[in-house]
Amino acid sequence: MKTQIQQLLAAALEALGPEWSVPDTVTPEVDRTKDPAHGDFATNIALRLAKAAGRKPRELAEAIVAHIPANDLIVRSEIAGAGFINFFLASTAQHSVLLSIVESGAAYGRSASAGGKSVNVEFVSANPTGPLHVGHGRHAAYGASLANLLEAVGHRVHREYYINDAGRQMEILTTSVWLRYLELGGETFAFPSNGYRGDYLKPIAVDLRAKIGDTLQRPASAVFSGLTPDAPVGNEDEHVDALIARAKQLLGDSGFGQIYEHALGQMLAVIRTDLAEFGVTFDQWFSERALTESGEVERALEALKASGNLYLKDGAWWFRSTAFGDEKDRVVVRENGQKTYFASDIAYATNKRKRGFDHLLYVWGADHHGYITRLRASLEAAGEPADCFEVRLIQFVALYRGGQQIAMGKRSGEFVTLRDLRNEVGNDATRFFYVMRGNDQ
RNA sequence: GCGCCCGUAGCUCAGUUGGAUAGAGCACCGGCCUUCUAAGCCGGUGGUCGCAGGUUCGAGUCCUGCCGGGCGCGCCA
Repeated sequence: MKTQIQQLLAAALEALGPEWSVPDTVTPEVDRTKDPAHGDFATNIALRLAKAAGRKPRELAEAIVAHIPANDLIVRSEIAGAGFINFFLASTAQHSVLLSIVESGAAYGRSASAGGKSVNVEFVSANPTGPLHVGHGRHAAYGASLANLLEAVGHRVHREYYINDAGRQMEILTTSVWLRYLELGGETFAFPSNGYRGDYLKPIAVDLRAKIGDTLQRPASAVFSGLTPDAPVGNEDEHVDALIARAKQLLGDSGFGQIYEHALGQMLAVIRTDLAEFGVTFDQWFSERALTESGEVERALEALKASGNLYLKDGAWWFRSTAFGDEKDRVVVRENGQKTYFASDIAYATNKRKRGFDHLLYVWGADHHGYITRLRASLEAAGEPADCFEVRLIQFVALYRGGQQIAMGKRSGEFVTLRDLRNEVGNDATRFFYVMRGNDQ
């Protein structure tokens, strides 16, 4: 409807002739009116062109209206306000929309207008160390809706979840599950303050015991003897790291790995089910560990090194992100030889491009805004175009009960799970409320 | 201190990319039952769009500077 009116206006402008000195390159803006008294559609074209034409807006508007070709769409045109042209449509023209809705069925509103890029939309990607909370819910609702919309305008969309299944957090999870397992076997001890203390690990420990019996049972005395003390006496980080080392020592790599796989699998199952019930599904669950084990992280760093974008300083390898607009260079390999999380991110981003995606869309929490520039920089350093990379930042969730904001956060130890929220207010209401608000301001 | 984001009704938020008289829900005020969800329906009050300039036919929307708030500034993830 809009484009039809635009065509009529373009024809009218052309018919005006050179004495009006109206540029014929502009496409007239046509908008729906708010007030029915202003007709169905309106254009500001006379206001925009008045200066170039050297005429008063209303005068120009009169001339445009007089030159609109005969048609069966518009029954009446009015000039209003400073120089708006209001169009009143024939009722048959309005009703024709209904026909097209019925004829198109589920395809109504869909188009190929965006040009059919292949878009990778990565969202949620919560660490598999705990259940999803209301913050993840917002990411899920937003990302899923965004993906649906991109698809509806003709893109090929690939929905992806990045699993952070490598690194220290997973080792803490593994150790935490093992400690719950030890408790089930009758051991008693103080649970580490930096471990995952939530009750959600207890059923996972029960399952583990059902699977392997007490083959990995060890006495608490052997587990905790001689460790650096936990907070508040000692340091909680050092304590939990010592505990991880002890677990590996007592269980061996295979025993530790057995619990690791079990914990990861169970946590992912919980997350996957939660999201599926929420109506959010993914085409691919991408493993960070697989990326590391395949040597792809190493290769990505080698490529950067080869192009002169890495350098050695203070025993660490740095990525020269300042060459691409970052405020400082970033470490990719630490002095202790450990690759940083950022190194995996670089490999993952380039991996997405190698898989053939035209556009990489990331949905991140607002606290990650500092990472946008450096990750884009890594793609540019790898020879990729900067505009293939896009991040949508999602604001934090504020939840109210009875007019009072519910305190949340790791520090308070109090967080509402997505599952609890869905159970209390309903699946559809939850999703609707997430999406009805602006999310990415 | 530097960077990014935000500031719209008492509260939570929309505001169609610069258009005509700035909206909704809740709260508040008034009216409607008294045999099924009044946990409802109808109406109303309520605004210096943080402040001050600027851009132009026109600014909640764009630009600049202040004020206030959030987040980020690690060889953490």
